[in-house]
Amino acid sequence: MPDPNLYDPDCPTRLVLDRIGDRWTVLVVLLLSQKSPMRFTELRRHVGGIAPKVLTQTLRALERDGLLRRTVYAEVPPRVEYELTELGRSLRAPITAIGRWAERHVGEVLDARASYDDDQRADQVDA
Amino acid sequence: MPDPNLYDPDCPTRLVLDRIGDRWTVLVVLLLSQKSPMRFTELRRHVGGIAPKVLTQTLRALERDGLLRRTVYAEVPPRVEYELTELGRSLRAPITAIGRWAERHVGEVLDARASYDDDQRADQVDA
DNA sequence: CTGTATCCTGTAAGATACTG
DNA sequence: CAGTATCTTACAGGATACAG
Repeated sequence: MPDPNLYDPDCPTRLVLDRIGDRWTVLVVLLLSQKSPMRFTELRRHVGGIAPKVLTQTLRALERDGLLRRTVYAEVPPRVEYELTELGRSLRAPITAIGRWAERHVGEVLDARASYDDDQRADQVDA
Repeated sequence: MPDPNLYDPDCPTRLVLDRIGDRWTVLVVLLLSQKSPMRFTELRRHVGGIAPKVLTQTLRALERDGLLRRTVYAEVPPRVEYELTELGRSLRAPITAIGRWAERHVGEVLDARASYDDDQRADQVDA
């Protein structure tokens, strides 16, 4: 394999970033790295406001990428459990780091936004 | 401020995740944490395949969130430099961690995808 | 050089109803 | 319970031309 180069649009590392870049993947991985295994409805309840179709898509994509293991128990009613694989758990550290950054710095970001938007409004008036 | 809760759709931390979640932000932050300041065209050249409009959007969003400082020099031809702020640099560690994870584990992910897709095909034939 | 201004399109995501 | 099946829509993102 050639040197991975995130900045090359054709480099597969980009596929990884694109995956992480969807709205739900990070949240699901965070959840499963805190509690595992979890069931479909359980995940759905914890991840606020996700449609079942979308949750399925997210889980399937994670499974396809080898980050997640899906286990179906032949019972009635059906029971399906999701848990991170070894590979998925290796994502835990970097992703929780992002999560913690978000929690610690939301305030600053919101302040920055507010003052940026204020300046914008001021410029509008000037012009 | 109430406890930040990433899983609450209305929690502002989600705004942060959404920002990180676009296609280019992570790449731009990575670039600027390696070399700074950088100019518009320079960024454009390094980030493979980004349209100028989109690069502008990305940079503006980062600026609005206080992660990026944009400096315009009154010269002809115009020169504009971009660099991370303190806040932006604090994102460096978590984001480079993601980048490194991608580089280190692309192989495994691609393998997982291939075998998953193979199984899918096999199931198709079975049915 | 550093961007706007337009126009256009694909697709992620949402809502909802339904099934084994 | 754990999902599919459908339908719909917004909007991020792309291509291209042009402007100060």
